[in-house]
Amino acid sequence: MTAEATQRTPLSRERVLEAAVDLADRKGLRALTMRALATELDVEAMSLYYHVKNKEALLDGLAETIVLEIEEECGGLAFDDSNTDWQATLRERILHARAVVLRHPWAPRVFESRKDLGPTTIRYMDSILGIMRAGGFSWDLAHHAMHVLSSRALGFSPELFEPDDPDAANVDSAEMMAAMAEQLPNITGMMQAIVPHDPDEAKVGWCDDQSEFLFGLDLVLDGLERHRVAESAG
Amino acid sequence: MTAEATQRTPLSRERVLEAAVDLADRKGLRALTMRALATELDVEAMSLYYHVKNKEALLDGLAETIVLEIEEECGGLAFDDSNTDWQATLRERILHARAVVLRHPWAPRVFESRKDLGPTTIRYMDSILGIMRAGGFSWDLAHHAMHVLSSRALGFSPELFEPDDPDAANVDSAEMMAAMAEQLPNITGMMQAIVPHDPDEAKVGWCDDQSEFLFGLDLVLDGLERHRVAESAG
DNA sequence: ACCTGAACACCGTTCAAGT
DNA sequence: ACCTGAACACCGTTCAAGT
Repeated sequence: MTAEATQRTPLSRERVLEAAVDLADRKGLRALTMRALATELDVEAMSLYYHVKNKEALLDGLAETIVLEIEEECGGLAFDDSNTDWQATLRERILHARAVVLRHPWAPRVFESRKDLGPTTIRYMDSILGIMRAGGFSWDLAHHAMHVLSSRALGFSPELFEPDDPDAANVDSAEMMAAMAEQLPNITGMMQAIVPHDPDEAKVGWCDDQSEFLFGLDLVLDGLERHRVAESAG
Repeated sequence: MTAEATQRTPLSRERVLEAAVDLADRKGLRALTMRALATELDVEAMSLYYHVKNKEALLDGLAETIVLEIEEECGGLAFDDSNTDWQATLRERILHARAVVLRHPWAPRVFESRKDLGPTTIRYMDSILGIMRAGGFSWDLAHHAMHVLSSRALGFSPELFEPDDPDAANVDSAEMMAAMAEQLPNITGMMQAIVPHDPDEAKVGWCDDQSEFLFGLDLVLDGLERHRVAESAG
């Protein structure tokens, strides 16, 4: 083994992310510091900044990495378009996601701390919407459903549709929309179906926080009441 | 105005917590550092440690403070024992809690970061359980319900019943239980009803994470299916 | 192109010391 | 009893410099 062979392989964004996942798995999210990560990679802390813009970008990359792992666990994002049993399909998806999250208990916290989702996560959400649409959901119900599920399994950030920049809400330039519609047919469809809904007060972006909250709350309360009645009958 | 009159009032745990809430409200949780908080109180950072053990204890106090504010918003924890309309009662409670959380958007993050709940939070949970019991919930269903609601409104930490210390799970010393039963009749009752349930593998503490997850997931999926069918019919 | 050393502006916290 | 100064062991990050 020559000196050349011993010489460590150069860093790369992929290797940095890989080591970050590993470090978080082993020692927790708090232990994932730029300095500790560098040490793990036998490098000085400042070298990391060549491969990743800063710590926020590292965490963005981590979130995307986990979503990719979920996709693998699911065996891809494809699903039978003619299968109307959305419930079984979605349930399986979410349980796959949970299996991954159990391997990386820090993942939900990382998802929650991201302000906006990366392309991988958005594509994943689009496929979830696709499952619901194939199952017969209206755009409106699918939208509600995404909010209700946002706390579950994968941290679907409800902020997705609430850009900080008020201008970004009006990204309806024709070319842009066409390009998106190809890659993300379901998200695009949902946005178009929902935007004109009610240009009122409380809803600054696409979502009315309060009514989404009430939808989810009543869904849960109604479900519990049903269980209670079933118990009483039994 | 003499020099004495000008002299600032001495610090206290209450004043520290008050200032911490205010600072987090105004500048966000990230800006809430011991040093910045001290500056806000016209004091050196190290003075805070006389009134609060460390930053973790400060955050514990913050969580308790918010729960107290929720109690106030609800006009107390008392509820009509003979009122079987648990759904309306609980819904109102949760909406009050949400109103408070909207005033303190950082609160959920603080709740999530606490390992175990303080006495105020536990008392609040006990009263929620009381509402369910008055409405006819079995202990088992009430337990499931707490898990489902844990992501909603108030960050009921599901960890409550999963002590790190394995020994702590067996705190059944008669005196201890009796004292608890008085203050927290519902939580005590639930624990007694649930513990003997199934001393198997996956459930290390009182809760089986996986089955709680499935209960919540299916509750949500069933609710969505009901909405879909209603839509299709309409 | 890739990595480093030194430095800066921050953290939480301890501990001995002041009043 | 209550507060402080100095110090320690950490952070993330910039920037000029090395190969």
